[in-house]
Amino acid sequence: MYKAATIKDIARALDVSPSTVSRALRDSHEVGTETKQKVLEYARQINYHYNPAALSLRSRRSYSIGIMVADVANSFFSQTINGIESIAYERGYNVIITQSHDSYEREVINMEHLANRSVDGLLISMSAQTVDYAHVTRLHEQGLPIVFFDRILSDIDTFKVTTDNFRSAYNATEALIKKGYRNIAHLANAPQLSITTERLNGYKAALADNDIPFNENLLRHCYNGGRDEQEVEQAVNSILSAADKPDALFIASDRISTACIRALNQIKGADELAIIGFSNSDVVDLLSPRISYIRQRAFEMGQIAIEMLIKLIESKYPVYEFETKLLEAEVYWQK
Amino acid sequence: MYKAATIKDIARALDVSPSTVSRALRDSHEVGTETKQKVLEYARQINYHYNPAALSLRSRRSYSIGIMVADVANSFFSQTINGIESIAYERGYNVIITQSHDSYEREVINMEHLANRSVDGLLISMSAQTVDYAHVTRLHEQGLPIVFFDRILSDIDTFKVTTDNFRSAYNATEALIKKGYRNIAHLANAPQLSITTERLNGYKAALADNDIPFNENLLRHCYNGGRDEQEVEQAVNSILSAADKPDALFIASDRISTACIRALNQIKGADELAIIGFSNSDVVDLLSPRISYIRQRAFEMGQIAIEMLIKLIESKYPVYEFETKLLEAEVYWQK
DNA sequence: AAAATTTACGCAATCGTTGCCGAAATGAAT
DNA sequence: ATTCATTTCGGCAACGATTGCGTAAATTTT
Repeated sequence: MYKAATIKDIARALDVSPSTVSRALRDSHEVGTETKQKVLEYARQINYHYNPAALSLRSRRSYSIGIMVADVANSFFSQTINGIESIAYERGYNVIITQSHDSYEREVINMEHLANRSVDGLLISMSAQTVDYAHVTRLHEQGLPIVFFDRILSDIDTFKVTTDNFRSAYNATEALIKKGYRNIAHLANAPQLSITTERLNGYKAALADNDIPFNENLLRHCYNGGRDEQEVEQAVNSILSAADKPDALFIASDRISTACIRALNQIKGADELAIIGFSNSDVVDLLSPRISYIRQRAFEMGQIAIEMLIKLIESKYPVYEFETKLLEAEVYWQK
Repeated sequence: MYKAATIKDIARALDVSPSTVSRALRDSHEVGTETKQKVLEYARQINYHYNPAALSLRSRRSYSIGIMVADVANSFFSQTINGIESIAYERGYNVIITQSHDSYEREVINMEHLANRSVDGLLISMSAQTVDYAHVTRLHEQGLPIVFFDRILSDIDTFKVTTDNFRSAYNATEALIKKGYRNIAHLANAPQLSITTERLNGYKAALADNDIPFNENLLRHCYNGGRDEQEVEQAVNSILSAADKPDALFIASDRISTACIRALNQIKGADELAIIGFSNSDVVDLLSPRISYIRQRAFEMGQIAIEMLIKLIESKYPVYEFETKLLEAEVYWQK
């Protein structure tokens, strides 16, 4: 079996002490220029790499961070992950990705797992099912650095980054109104998610500002975040067969959008329905029926989140001033 | 800052030696039943978890494995990852995911990174760009356990699992022939990939068995695996404007399929074209124009791959007998 | 009852790295 | 020439867990 070179190997070969080698490798001023050169040269030559386990044991740092998303298969999340990795690797951090699949149990288990694996910090987007935050609160109170992105938790005081969901929903709804639609239905996500409330409020505000009364019959929540296709199908059916049939539809998430489209394919006479939905899918423009979509700046959100987390982790003193950053989303109209 | 409980803490509290605690936790027969109970009870009580860094340093094992895929955003890969994780976590392994984005440079960098981070083994699906395998060979020769899945490397002797690409391509092509199509074009992936050759050969074999001569003009390679949409668009255009215009199209990958569909949306009069493509996308049935698709057993492939890897890692003696497992794919016809 | 064996535990070394303390050696200041 | 500061380096100990070896005491065997 292969055995990696260690500091001791270098020390022996160059007849200096391990301490000196260590210092030379970290470019300490406490070692002579000549010695430093010698060490660096030899280390390069034998392809030395530090042992992360030893470093981690010694420094009580793992140089790895944990990510908790609903699903890597979701385009929005895979794009955020790309953003996170782009920064993390260059800053020397390792990334461990876990998926909740929107299940509360898996979220709890995975977070425990990550914390026990001693990550230096956590990047979290909450699961759709979660209503009890105790597991997050506990880790937060133990001092584990946590940053929320996308689906945030307002109760916990830390850095957060998410889309300006209120404004995005407001803009999308208002644009529909300006185009002449009046009966605008809203397919919302699970009610406990921050993004759900924000988007719903934006929708309501746009209606109100344009003197359209909010109609409870035109609102449906998808409690499983679109995972349960039957649920979405039922919602779509019931909303379309309502007395005041909608002429437009505003959908709150990627997954619900596709589930909705699938449902609409079974229904005839829904062609004149204007649809706009949140989506970061890279094939959304190829779906039929065609829908307009709101695209979040997912990659950037990931980058901002990881930078916030690294700031927290590497801060010498406890941080008490936190920021919640909102990103603008872009709307793409079809047809 | 939070400080986790250690074996020493338990030893002190219970007035036994750390050795005894360690042995009790590992359920060694060398410690008395009573003591063992006491230790287990107390450990549970103070929520003891072993320190992975210490364990890793001591045992020269990291209990983490690295995954190398082109893209987590790709449905096929995200499904494989789900399969991998389902087994890995339950066997006590951590999973580190890296993406090559089909770039050779990133593949090399990421593999180095993983190896240096001292993973216990690697699960690899090759990047489309890679023609030089030296980086893989080197790690393999150093004794790092490696398992290939999907895009395998025949030159390296180890466990492999992939779809029966030859048979899948053969079946798809033959079905098209049976449906009456004669001019079947093939949009192939990057030529250096194992899956490309296998699928191409299956396509050719089906043609030959049905007395249809292979027509070079109906074959196009996408050297960037569909990443470069322009390249795919050009391929589609040139293939459709050929003298012997195809009546059917067999597409070799997910990404190329969607890029092709996007290209076809710009072209009129391609409606009568029968299309079948490899795809594990969960919205492929909603795309327009509608295509038939070959779905690989991605989740299962991930499970098999990780099990092979764990077998390699945990084997007490060097393994010299390797297996290459082929999975059947399923075809879904549209319309 | 003496000898042999088993049981149950402690000691100390080890994995690779680094912080801390101190010791030479050199140079500068008096 | 003596004192003092600085530079450059080595040695020790520790991070947390495991394990081979040693050894009392308890138990069994003869």
